[in-house]
Amino acid sequence: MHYSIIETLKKNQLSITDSRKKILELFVKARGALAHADIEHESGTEFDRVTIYRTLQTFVEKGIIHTIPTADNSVRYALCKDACAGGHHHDDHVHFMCDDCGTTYCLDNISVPKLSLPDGFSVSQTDVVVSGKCRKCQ
Amino acid sequence: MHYSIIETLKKNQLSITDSRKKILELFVKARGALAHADIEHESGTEFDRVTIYRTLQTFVEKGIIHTIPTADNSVRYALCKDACAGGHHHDDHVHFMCDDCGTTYCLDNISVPKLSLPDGFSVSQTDVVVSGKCRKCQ
DNA sequence: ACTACAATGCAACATTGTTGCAAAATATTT
DNA sequence: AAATATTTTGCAACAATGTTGCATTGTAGT
Repeated sequence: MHYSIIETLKKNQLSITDSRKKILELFVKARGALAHADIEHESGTEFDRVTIYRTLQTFVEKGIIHTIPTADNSVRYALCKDACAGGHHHDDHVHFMCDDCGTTYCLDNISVPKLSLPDGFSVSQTDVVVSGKCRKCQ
Repeated sequence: MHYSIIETLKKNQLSITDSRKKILELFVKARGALAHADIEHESGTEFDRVTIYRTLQTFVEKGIIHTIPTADNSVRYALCKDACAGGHHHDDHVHFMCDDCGTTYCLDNISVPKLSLPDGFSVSQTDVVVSGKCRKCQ
């Protein structure tokens, strides 16, 4: 799959900076989801901690990445599909988090079943978080 | 519904202390889920912050309460059903978090549909987090 | 009431996240 | 291509959240 980092930034009207290029590159390369700490670690001392926070925030606002709710309430991020662009997320897919290695996957192919809620509740988003063991940790 | 605080503590082989009684009482009374900050706030200066952390931890270990994954990755806790007792959680129910007021509900009556995952993934727990507007905030 | 054990409070620390502002980098205009 | 306007960055300081060790206090069992 082709994924142009510069184009993605331009498409979202973001100026092209070193940190944005590098952090977006990490997401494109990453197999699973990334936590703030992962990014801080993998990018070395290259960027300030605050810059990473702000970059992640910007990417979320623009719909480039989305946050993943996890069973242990650690904050993780993953690339959005194109459909998310424009600040409106359409992330009704299933997330899987491995109990052993902690790797988090987006299972894009599995759709979230629609639930009928009690009267008076309206739904804006449905997240499904599955915990268990991934392929490697069986 | 009858819920004896002292009995619950005894059943879980916990010694009866002021903080445990008070915090468990807050959960029993609470309509929705509670965050650490809620408890710290509602119990005033009665208990040390550290005691609250440790009490919550103990309750989770014993299966008295469970953590709720939320879309904004804030840590919340709610009472478990009896089935959870003994440290093994069976919380495959749906959680709802209001985008407006932040109140979090356990929708015990709605069961989580079983999903078929790709080969090589085994499931230990499935959490469903629905965001939207609750009755009061419509 | 005495003893053994467990829980609490305090202090200190670690981690995580936020805000204001000057300096630097990027984008835009001429 | 240079000058200007705008955005982003890094730093510092701070706030919130969570953790650990240890002496003191409270609870449970005899």
